[in-house]
Amino acid sequence: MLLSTKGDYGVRAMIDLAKHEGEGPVQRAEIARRRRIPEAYLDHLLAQLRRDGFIRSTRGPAGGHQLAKPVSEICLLHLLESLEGSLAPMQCLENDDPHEEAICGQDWVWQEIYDDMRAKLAAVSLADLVEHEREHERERAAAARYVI
Amino acid sequence: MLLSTKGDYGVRAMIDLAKHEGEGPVQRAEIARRRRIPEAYLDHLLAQLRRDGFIRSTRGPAGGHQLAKPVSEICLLHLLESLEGSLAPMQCLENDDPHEEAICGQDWVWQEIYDDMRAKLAAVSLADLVEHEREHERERAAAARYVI
DNA sequence: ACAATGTTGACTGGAATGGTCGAGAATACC
DNA sequence: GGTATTCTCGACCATTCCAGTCAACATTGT
Repeated sequence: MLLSTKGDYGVRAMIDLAKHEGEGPVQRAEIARRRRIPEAYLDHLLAQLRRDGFIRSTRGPAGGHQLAKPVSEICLLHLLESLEGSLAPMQCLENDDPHEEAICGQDWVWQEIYDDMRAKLAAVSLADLVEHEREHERERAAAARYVI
Repeated sequence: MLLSTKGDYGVRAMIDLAKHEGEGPVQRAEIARRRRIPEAYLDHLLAQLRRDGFIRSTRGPAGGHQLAKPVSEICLLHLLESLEGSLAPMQCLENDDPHEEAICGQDWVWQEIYDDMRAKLAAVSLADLVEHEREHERERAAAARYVI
């Protein structure tokens, strides 16, 4: 499993914030409820996203969290790298490892896969994720009407 | 990290067997030494590869392990799925999960990445891995001669 | 018989995962 | 100023997984 719950939950939370943009700060409790995330755990993810400048948080009554950048300027790659650390699929691609000579044998295959993956993730913005979710909702709504 | 040491070591071992095909059974100790794998740990990986029909093992003096299929008929995808279990990059792509509606939000992106990844891994055979390694060795040899 | 080799399952230490909890800080509102 | 509300931060914890060891046993060549 390349993605832990951090990447999953964290992105869910960002989608939630994106969907409620312009409605003022969104509270931790709301996000947690709507996206089925343990509230206390969500804290850590929001903290990480704040540190990396994706959201702004305000305390006090009616406080909460908001996006700190336009949705189209936030890509899935940066989000996940913030939440998960590295997305490298195998150890020897992790950093600028001196990479011991010729022992691994499959690194070149995974390097290609890794590059492709990062390219795809970089091409998907938060706006795309929200749009995809809205479309999905419309489809479900249409299907429900058809059944009735 | 998608690949653990199992996938890494296991594939190294298979490359080693492929390189010494036709020379009779290759012993655990040899593989372990050449590929820098803890000998006792290698046991488990060989056991898994045997269970899935990739290798045959013979006991007794001069025993060891050999490939059970032609190198061109063994692809990296099957090897890694044998060694690692599933290569699904995130939980909700794991099996035929009922897949709760619209909570995840990024699954469609990862489904594409997963499909691409599997296609690439399926296209690489053990023969390709060996060939790549041999080529790498020739390059190093040439570089060394140039330095001298 | 015995030595060389593979086979298997139990066991283990350490790290990562996926949280929980509590004390504290900022802020709106009365 | 007091209080309720909300975020903030770090400590803590249970469970699982990883990576590996080890011992007992099975098989086979000489």
